Amino acid sequence: MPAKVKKTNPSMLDVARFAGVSIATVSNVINRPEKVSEATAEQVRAAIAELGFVRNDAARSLATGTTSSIGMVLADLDNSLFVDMAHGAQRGVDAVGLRLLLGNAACDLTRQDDYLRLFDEARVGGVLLSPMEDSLAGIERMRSHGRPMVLLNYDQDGIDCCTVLVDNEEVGYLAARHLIETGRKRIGFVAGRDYYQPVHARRVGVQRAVREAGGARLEEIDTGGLDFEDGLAVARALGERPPGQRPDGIVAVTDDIANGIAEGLHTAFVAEVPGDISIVGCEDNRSARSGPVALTAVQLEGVRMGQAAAELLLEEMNAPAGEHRHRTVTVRPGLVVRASTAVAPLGV
Amino acid sequence: MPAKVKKTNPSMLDVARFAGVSIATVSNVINRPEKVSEATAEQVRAAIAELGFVRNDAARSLATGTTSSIGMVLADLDNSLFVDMAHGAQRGVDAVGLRLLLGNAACDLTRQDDYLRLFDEARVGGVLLSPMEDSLAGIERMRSHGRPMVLLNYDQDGIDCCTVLVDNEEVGYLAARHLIETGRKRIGFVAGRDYYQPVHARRVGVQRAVREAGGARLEEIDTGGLDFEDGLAVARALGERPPGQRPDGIVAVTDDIANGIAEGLHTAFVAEVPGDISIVGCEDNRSARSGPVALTAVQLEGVRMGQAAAELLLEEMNAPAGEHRHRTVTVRPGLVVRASTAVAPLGV
DNA sequence: CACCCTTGTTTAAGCGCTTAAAAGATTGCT
DNA sequence: AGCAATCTTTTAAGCGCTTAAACAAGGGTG
Repeated sequence: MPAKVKKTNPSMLDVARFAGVSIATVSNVINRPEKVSEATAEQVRAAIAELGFVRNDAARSLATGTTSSIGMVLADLDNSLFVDMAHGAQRGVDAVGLRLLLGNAACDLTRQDDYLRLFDEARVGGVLLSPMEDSLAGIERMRSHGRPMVLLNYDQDGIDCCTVLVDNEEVGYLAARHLIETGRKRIGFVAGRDYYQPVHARRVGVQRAVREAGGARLEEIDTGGLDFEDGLAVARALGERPPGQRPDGIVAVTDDIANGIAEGLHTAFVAEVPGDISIVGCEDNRSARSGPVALTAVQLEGVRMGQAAAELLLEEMNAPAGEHRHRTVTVRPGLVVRASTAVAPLGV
Repeated sequence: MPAKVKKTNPSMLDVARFAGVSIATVSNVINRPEKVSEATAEQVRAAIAELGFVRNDAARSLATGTTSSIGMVLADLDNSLFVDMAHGAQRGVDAVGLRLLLGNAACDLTRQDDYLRLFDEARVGGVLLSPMEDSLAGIERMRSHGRPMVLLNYDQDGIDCCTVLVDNEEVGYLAARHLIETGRKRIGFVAGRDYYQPVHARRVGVQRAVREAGGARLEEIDTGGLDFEDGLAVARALGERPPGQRPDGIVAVTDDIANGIAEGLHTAFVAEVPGDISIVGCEDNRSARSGPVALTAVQLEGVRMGQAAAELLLEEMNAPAGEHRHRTVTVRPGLVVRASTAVAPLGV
């Protein structure tokens, strides 16, 4: 239908010619309007509108050596923790007029690396990364190129980077304390083996809460993995015990496990949640909705993590060369009470 | 700590000098290695590694006039429909080696516009947009600049763009038919007024299903809005009727309403879900987890929408100038059965 | 009225890369 | 040895923008 085939977008030169001024004037109209008389500015604006001119950002950033965007690579957008982080980062970055570009690694290390490379090549102002495990190579490459970067939720020694962490021990502590405060006495901590660092920290927190409380007992139940199915398996195992031998409050190290347990207990009529057994998750992941009950959970405060990360990044970006000192910010988690926990029935 | 302050990243020229070759050779090593003898290539690669050279994408895309990324602007990442779309788009775009950059408008029209402008200035190969309402201005600006773009989930006349839609009438139809097939007779359709196009289409689908089925009755219940609270209000209203006067199957036009109803019925002990009343949502939004029961829902197939959109976009990008004809692809929704619906108890 | 400010506009030199075309090396063949 | 054909490398001209510096044209001043 369009008879006129736009070969290529109009350039500043086209605008300049059309408006009868020089190219520098066009640039000034766009970037430093105060340097231009209102009359010419008006003409130039008219030309821009008429021609549908759009500034070529590649040329601009080549000429200036700057970009106005920062890149964020997320491990998995299906996990609401990362979406929250993106929100927080957005907020922190908006405040100074930068734009946040998102790349979803979708649990694929190669893709994470691709995005890092992309942002590196695009010379973004800085990079926010919530790395998957084993991301050291990519992280170090980025670092060695001198690009500002801050890591989210990656607790590993020897990384030369600002980092935002959540206090995972506190996560476990809050979860267990909530159960104890609502009258639960036999606390179960359900988790996989501790090869994964946050699991270990949460365990320590749970142990501390139980110890502090005095009256309660702790049973640690190990699963193979961290998924819904592992929770189902735990529920099955629990079903084979006499009711008195079961925990009356469970801290599940992931929301998926928690939902699995709730589902398993429910469908096999093993126990009522929260009547017989209260369950607390440890992530407050919005997307975990496979369970039959709204989950009480300790929430990782992704938004605050993202915002803190953005602030650290800006700090690094603005530090005079060589002046920057890496920091680690630890965000405190918070408890969100929903339907999967309740005060223990008297005398049970 | 680092004594040497990297002023600026090394350029191709630095690499060339270091390797003792010309800059064109470096470029060739990177882009057309077959044109270079293995010996020099090796030297150049060594120099690249040694200097930590990273190709400046701005310069590259300025020189070539191309980019390898396409931009996607999402209305709201908190809504899993859009996350799914991103997944689908990723898949479609990966297939041809392009990179997907995401911008989250987070329900803010200004931000959506900012991202569109950003991608426009970055001369991305194309744009995928799931527009919020009233996005015409932004869409048309983009169009007039000749940038390939496809719209997701935006059913509006007069937009000169490829579009991917979901068959919303089918959404309503599937939801209602499921209720009827599981023995429900008194179907309630809960929705706000039809100013919002998908609401209307879903209503039509529900009506059709009820009509076709013969034995069932339809009651249309209007809410002010489309949120959780509106669902709660409906539950309250239902609670004031005698049980026999209530629907035994409800199609809620959004998941939020559905969850609100389920929650309201549950906490006020009005009725059992799904025992007394089955409830179906119309989005299958992963993030809607406020309800007490896992929701049966018609799923909008965001992944397929995203992938279809990517394919349409590639089609437009590859079409010889002026040859492209806009198309609309309609994706069929699918039913996902969970705990909020069940076969009606006999004799009820 | 020669001089210095302002204010507004243009000139021109890049930014770091790609790429067609030119130039050099090598090789094979007569 | 001489020459064409082939392979490898370099030269050089941009891509579209920014920006320091040069220039022009009016005013005040003294």
